[in-house]
Amino acid sequence: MGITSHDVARLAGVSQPTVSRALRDDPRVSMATREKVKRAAQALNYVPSEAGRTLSTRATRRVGVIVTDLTNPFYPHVIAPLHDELSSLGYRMMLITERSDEAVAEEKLLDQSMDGVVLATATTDSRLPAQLERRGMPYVFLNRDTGRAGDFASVVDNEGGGRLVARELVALGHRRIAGVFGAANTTTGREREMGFRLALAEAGVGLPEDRVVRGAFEYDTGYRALPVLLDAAEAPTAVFCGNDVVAIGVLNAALAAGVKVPDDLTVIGFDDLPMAAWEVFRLTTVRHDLQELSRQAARLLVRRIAKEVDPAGERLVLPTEFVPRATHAHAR
Amino acid sequence: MGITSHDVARLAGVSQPTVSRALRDDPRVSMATREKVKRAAQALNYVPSEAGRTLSTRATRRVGVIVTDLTNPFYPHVIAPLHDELSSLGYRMMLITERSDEAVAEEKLLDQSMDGVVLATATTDSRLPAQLERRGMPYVFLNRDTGRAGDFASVVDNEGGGRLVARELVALGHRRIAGVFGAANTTTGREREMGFRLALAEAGVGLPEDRVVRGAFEYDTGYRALPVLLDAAEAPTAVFCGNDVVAIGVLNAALAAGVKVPDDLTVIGFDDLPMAAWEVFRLTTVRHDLQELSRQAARLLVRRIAKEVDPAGERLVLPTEFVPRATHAHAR
DNA sequence: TCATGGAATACATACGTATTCACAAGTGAA
DNA sequence: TTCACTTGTGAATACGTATGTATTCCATGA
Repeated sequence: MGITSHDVARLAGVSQPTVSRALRDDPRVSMATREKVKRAAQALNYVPSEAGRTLSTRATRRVGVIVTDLTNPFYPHVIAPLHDELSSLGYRMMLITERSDEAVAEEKLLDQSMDGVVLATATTDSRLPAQLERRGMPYVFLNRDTGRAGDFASVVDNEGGGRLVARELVALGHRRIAGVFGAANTTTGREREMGFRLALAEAGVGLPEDRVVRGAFEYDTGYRALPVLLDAAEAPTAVFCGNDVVAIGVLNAALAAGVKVPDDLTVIGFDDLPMAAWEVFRLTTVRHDLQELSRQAARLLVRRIAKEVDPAGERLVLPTEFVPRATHAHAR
Repeated sequence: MGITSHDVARLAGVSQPTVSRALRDDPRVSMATREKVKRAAQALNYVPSEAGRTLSTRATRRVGVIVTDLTNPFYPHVIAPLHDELSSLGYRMMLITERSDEAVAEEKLLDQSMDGVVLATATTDSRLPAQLERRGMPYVFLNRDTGRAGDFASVVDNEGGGRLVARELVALGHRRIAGVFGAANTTTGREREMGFRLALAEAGVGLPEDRVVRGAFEYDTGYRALPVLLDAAEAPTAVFCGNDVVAIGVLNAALAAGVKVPDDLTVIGFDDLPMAAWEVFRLTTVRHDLQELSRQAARLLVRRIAKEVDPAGERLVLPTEFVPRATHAHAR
């Protein structure tokens, strides 16, 4: 069935090691032999076996990417550039979408079937990083990290982004403000909330608990949050959402409830997904470079695999920018 | 670094082959030894090396999934259930997103690094299937196929779906009808168009070329198609779109152009993505079971890998259903 | 007592590549 | 002519697991 380097060697009239060297352009093999071997390989349609190479070199040129929910519109925009960057660095991508840490770690990550791992949906209480650490498996965080020192992570200036939004809302005259923040066990959720709260506090604007909702970064979180917020003692005139997907949930709920955006309610997102620019939304949001975020993570992981990395950890932080569109207005 | 079965063998006081057999519960190993080995493996945190196993068994328990554009909202809804079904069948997923066939085939698919391939974005003119065939690499089509006999494919009754839409539009009194169909080199594009055209013809309704646009199954295709269609000699009162993503492009373009849906224009999609049900769209569309489509493909591939498959090809076709929401109305 | 057969385990080896080391042939200098 | 050195290639082996075959041990029956 499979053609091996031995078959090529036989046809070319050389030894198997020479085939191995010739095809990788090892300078120790003479030009003449190299050509001869390559012609033989070509003739046989030889493709080196990945398994054999892996066993011999102890490198798989494969990287795992862990994501909880792929159908969340956010992740494809992370995974696509991640794939492309990894690919151009000579690595392939194994996609792993799992709910629970444990099974993944034992079965799939520790059997030496990949050289490293990208954690795209880490929570601060996950035990996975520690397990990877213990096994010496290189890994990096993408978008979210643990918030602890020593992480290798490609992240966004979430706190700065939260501040940006708070200042804009205050400048627009909003005082009854609400937040639909991300889950408390994610750094993205916590940091955006933190920056937002700090900047509000600096401006002397309060954020009472009945105008705060927290939940997963999902459509439903936003969709279900709006009615709750409208029920608050003092209904908000503006809502800052943990990310665009949540904001889109809020916008849809607003439409269902007959709440006019931005006249009755200002809605702000975070991420600036392509979808946010769609006519039906024209969502005012906070932009960061999602592609670069992913590419950076890929490069960081590859450097970590090569051990060309600061042992004390590296945290690459991308800046944010306020993107005004059509879902914000002055407070009435 | 890595713990091997030899280490376990030494600790347990048995030979390496006995470790291999004991851990896989080979009945030839006595209960007592099995327990002893398992305790030793546990103590050393032993995880069998994937590469060694692959080399020895010639099976990788890995499957490749090829998709062109992951950021297209359609694909995540295919890939997520595909991943889960493959996972429950004991296979892992390698994600490959490439534009051009050739490089992929040579480098990544034929090096024995996976047991099979799912083609999710095949075009009718792709040379990839033939290459896979020649190498004896098992593969199945998902959603799209080549339309030729002998395919192994999990697909939707596209023609039937197209017919459903045509009949509904005609019943609603529409006579000036338009189509934004998928690319001509995809079976999904062709078959939906074919069914639609046939049913229109049966009803004596024409579909002139200036009310037809074809393009990739992308948002932009729909967004850019609407102005073109509105420029037709007789502007349409209804548009059938190749899929939901295209329809959503049309809906956004309609909003931008001030065209009221459904009063001025009826818009129909295909797929019934979760997004289609969002309040901002409430898209009337054609539903099929996207999850089952993916699961079926996974199971079919696994059967093909195990050679438990009809050598003449197997084409699993899922039914469609019309889903009336809020983007259709009677013709004025 | 010894051959027979079954159970349990060990030995040897295959899988395909890459690498270390040894070796042969050729080159140039002393 | 000999020696040191370079260049090019092959032999042997490592990588970690699984499997076909041989071996050992023990119980059984004549």
